[in-house]
Amino acid sequence: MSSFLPTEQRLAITCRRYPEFPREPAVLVRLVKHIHKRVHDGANAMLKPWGINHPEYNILMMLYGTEGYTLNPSQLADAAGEKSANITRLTNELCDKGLIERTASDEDRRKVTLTLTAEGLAMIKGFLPDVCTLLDRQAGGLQPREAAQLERLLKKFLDHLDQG
Amino acid sequence: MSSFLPTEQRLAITCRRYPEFPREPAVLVRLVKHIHKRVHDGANAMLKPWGINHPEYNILMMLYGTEGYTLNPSQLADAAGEKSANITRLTNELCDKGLIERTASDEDRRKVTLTLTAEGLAMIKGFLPDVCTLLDRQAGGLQPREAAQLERLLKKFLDHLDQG
DNA sequence: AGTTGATTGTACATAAATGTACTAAATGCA
DNA sequence: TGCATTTAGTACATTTATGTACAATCAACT
Repeated sequence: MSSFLPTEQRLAITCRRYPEFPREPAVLVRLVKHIHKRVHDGANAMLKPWGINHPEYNILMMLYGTEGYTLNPSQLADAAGEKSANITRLTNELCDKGLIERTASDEDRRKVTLTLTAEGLAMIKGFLPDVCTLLDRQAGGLQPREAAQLERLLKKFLDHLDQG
Repeated sequence: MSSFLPTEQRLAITCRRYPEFPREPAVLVRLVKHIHKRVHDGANAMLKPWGINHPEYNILMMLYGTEGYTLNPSQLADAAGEKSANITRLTNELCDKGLIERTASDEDRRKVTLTLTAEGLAMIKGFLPDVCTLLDRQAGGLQPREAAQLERLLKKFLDHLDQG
């Protein structure tokens, strides 16, 4: 039995009570919400032994995925989908843990450079096997063709959200 | 230009540095995250004039989508995807605003019944047109066939997350 | 009846996220 | 140059979410 059934039944009642209610968009939005929650919780549980949480993991991985392991706070905010005020707090914590380093930029003295430290890189290499296992398991229900199709449709969805 | 491109480039670099990294699952997870964020923010902006936020909206709509406009806190937590401690706080606020009502259950005196009030129902009827417009706009980039396919794939994704 | 174990909901402390206001520095232009 | 405007980043207050511990109730069994 799917965990989504109750939600779907409630949507059916909603549509009966308010016939203009657009069922399909509502279903998609709620599915995204449910999936996001499970993925987020699963990631947090997996990362707990490493002493970091999902947002912190995202920041580390954004730096790992960048040439030179370096980004500004504003780039990070954009990349990790966090508000800039949030980045300050998160990067402070990561600095305290010695995983990233904060230095002033030379070219533009308003800017700050955040760089992965050797310890940060070591931690990433430590948890990456677990991350790979988790990701493979999370998306394991989909055939390669289905996954590719899902990627295409989600991108189309997102593109339209960006415009509108 | 898609807002997802930088993320995709970072994933490419990550895969180069750590070849076992499962690109496709990671792309899917990050797409879900991005979409969720935009949907959530959009909903909050739309609801602001009504004096409620997205989680509160979800709770109201769960009740609206139930026969008798009534649920227990635990059912609500499950339905709205919130932790039960969170439900207490949210429903307290909604009670204070007079949108829902909290009464003790007769059959099981541990339980509490949360019911939509007339004012709550009136507010829902007030914002539903805006909600419909927003939902239609958010999912407007997809053809009906694409939306149905996306629904199918997301459900498969979620089902597998529930099992594993 | 009495005891045990599970469930329901809440209070309280803690953590995480956001909004707002502000400083410092860069940019554009008269 | 001098001044307004824009941008980057952070500090602080507020809002929102989570974890933990607890009291009340129920259900099952002796």
